[in-house]
Amino acid sequence: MSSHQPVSIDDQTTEPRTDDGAGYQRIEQVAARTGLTKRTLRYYEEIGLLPPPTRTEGGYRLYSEADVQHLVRIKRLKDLLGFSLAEIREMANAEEEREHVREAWRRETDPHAQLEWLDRTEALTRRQLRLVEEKLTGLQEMQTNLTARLTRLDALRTELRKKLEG
Amino acid sequence: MSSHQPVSIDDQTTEPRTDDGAGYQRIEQVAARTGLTKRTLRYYEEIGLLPPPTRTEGGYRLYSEADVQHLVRIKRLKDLLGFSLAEIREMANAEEEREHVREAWRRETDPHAQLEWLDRTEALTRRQLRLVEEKLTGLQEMQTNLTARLTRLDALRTELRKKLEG
DNA sequence: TACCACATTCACGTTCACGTCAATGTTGAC
DNA sequence: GTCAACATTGACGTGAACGTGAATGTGGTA
Repeated sequence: MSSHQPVSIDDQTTEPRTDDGAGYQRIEQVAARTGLTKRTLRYYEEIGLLPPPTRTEGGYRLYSEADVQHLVRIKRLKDLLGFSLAEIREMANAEEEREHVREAWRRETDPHAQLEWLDRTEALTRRQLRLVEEKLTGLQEMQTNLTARLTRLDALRTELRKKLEG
Repeated sequence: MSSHQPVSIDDQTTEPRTDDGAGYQRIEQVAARTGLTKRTLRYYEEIGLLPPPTRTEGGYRLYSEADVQHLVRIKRLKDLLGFSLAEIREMANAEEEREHVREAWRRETDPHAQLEWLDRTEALTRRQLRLVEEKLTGLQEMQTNLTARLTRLDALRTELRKKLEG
């Protein structure tokens, strides 16, 4: 599970509870920092959008900084780009699979399997990129429309001013 | 079912049309052309997102080409930009108010009221523009990330190829 | 005139993305 | 050890955006 984390929860010494020194945060903190609600955090975990964070002895969730970053990215995908949580999960899972496999990659013996994985990953990435670019062109068009409208409005305004003063 | 017309409203030949003589189309046609469902069309009308189209004697909805264009724009706002129908209604209402007032504009006697209207409209437009630009930067960042990923994948691929052949 | 595909209006059902209690347990300061 | 503050897990509720019948009416073609 927790492979290359710089912090281990299994420190040999008698652990003082609540290692805030380790950078772990409780749910309320994370909610405040991400702008999400506590319910939403649990929900995201429930639907497999966020990997289950570590817990205290008593079962309190302890979020790492990486978790928080993950959540920020999720929020951006949702708010800025209007992706559904299902879509985000697709992308995030792909991303995470990629991260996860990175180490295994070197140890992977079969180059055939490696190529296959490459193909799948690239195809997925291309699909995502296409989606993003579609949205981009749509947004750019909207942008030009809106700015054009602004200049028209400004023209009307100066015209009006002239009428008022002249 | 059998709709293969090249969608020309200027076609002046005596070709029989599936629409009413005046270019009006029934709901099924419009659904097909917009990619929305018939239910969705009625729903949009129901919540005031689409102005009620004209009807036949018997009560069948007859959509104009303008209605179709309106629907296409709605769909773009929803799919591409992830706006809620409420948000879209805001924008569309503003837009329509603008169009509607255009004629009244010239007849508008009070230049003070005109300025006021200008202010409101401009403020709204700026808000929309800001939203669009926020989304734009987010998407652009995503785009660079994805393309970078693609190049990395490609590098890995060639490396693998070398290993396989060499 | 008869037919049938397509239309209409209720009205209830569904999925997503959470909100909101309620009952209970945990933490940490005192 | 006590206690308030924060946490947990259900479980049900909610609003948005439609889906899905059911019962009924329309309209162009044969």
